[in-house]
Amino acid sequence: MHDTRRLYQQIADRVRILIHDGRYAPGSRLPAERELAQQLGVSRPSLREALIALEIEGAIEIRMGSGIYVLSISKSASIASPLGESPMELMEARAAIESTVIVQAAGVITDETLVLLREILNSMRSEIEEGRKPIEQDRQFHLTIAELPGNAILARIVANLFDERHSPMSDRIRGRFETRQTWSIALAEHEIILAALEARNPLAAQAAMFSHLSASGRRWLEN
Amino acid sequence: MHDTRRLYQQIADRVRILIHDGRYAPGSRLPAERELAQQLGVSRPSLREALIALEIEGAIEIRMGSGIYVLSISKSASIASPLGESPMELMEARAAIESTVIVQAAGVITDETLVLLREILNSMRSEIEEGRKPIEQDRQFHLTIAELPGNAILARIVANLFDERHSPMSDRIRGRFETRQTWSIALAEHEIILAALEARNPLAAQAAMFSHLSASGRRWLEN
DNA sequence: ATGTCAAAATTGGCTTGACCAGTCTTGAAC
DNA sequence: GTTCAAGACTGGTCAAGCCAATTTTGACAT
Repeated sequence: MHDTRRLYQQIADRVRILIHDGRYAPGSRLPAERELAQQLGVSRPSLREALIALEIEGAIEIRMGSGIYVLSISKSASIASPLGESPMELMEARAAIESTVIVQAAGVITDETLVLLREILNSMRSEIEEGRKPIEQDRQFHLTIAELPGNAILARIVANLFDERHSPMSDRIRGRFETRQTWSIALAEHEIILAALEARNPLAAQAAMFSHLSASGRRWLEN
Repeated sequence: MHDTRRLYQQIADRVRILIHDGRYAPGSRLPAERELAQQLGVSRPSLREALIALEIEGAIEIRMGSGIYVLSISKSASIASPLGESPMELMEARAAIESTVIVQAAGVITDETLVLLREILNSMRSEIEEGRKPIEQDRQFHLTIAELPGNAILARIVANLFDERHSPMSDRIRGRFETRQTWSIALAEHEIILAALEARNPLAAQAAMFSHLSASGRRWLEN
């Protein structure tokens, strides 16, 4: 299943990752529009749309005739990982924030969104059965819930924390963490969360989300 | 003197005016891209860039194959914010995160830290009485609490969100928000939070923190 | 060697025109 | 009147080109 979002959003995500991976540090200049567009395999107008989104977010600054510059971390509230921030802390932070967000989400969730979440989990199961890592489905599940309260800042923080886990640095730490079995367990935990949302039970959803992320952190460390 | 800002920003302003004037009520459809571009005397790509900005702001919704629709006032009422993230959202995010963090903080706080927080509030009172803005004391109070659970990531998020409130863009929105009176009220709310921590009462602390940041958001908007 | 500054290269800003891909409308067939 | 497929919308994307601002280059004077 390919990404159905608009192209500029997908491009913005990819550029965010370029920045966030440290390939382009704060203050540094991104490749020229023409070059970056070719590098990403998209047209210049589409790239420009993505750059405007990033500019509005405060992630970059566009200077006419000069170039595209990466702004400081604080503005983009990015999650570059200075020393002292362990994987366990990352999952604790996610547990704290997402279990709070889901309480609000449970109160406003619509039937359509429940169907969407169900589809995401079905897609996740297919990926696992075919031996692939359902990272994108995992991300969509958590982000869809995080967007429900209608707070773009909270949604952005949840997305950033999720992406941090799959950054190259974390990948090195993680090693062979993501086995087929651990993904199956994670899927089951997602099912519990969804069941709580379907029951419109905020406290059960909160508990399920907290439990899932805590357990996910332990699996990460024990491997 | 002609406007030197980027074209997409000027176009976004003009479309906002079209919406705001009531020419296109919430829920109604804007003219098609091609037509609107001609009507405004600009190219379609430039108009599209403006529409993306408005979409991020939450002023419009773009539905492929269908049209461009004006969203409800509530979202677009938070105008002028160059970010898609409004001040209210910022304070909501802080309320959600900090009220969660303080629950853990209340469980591990030491007498030394309580004394430190008391000193910070005393310093805050002095600043207010001398007509200065106790922003640094405010920051220390919130950050000291956020650091208690021992999670560097959560502490950094709290710091980033605090700093974002005093960014240039927020300053423009804030206007005359920070009067001596509003700071006195904020100080009183801090006292309530500290009292709950001194009583080692996590739920009271949580409620006090949530109440403080919610009220702070309202004061921000109402001025 | 060094500083100056204008030409050239580079970069973002914007337009035109075209075609693709969803969505909606219309009207003929039943 | 109902159905449903063809056509007419609408947004999505791409290609190529020219303009305007900035930066770099290098010839020239010192």
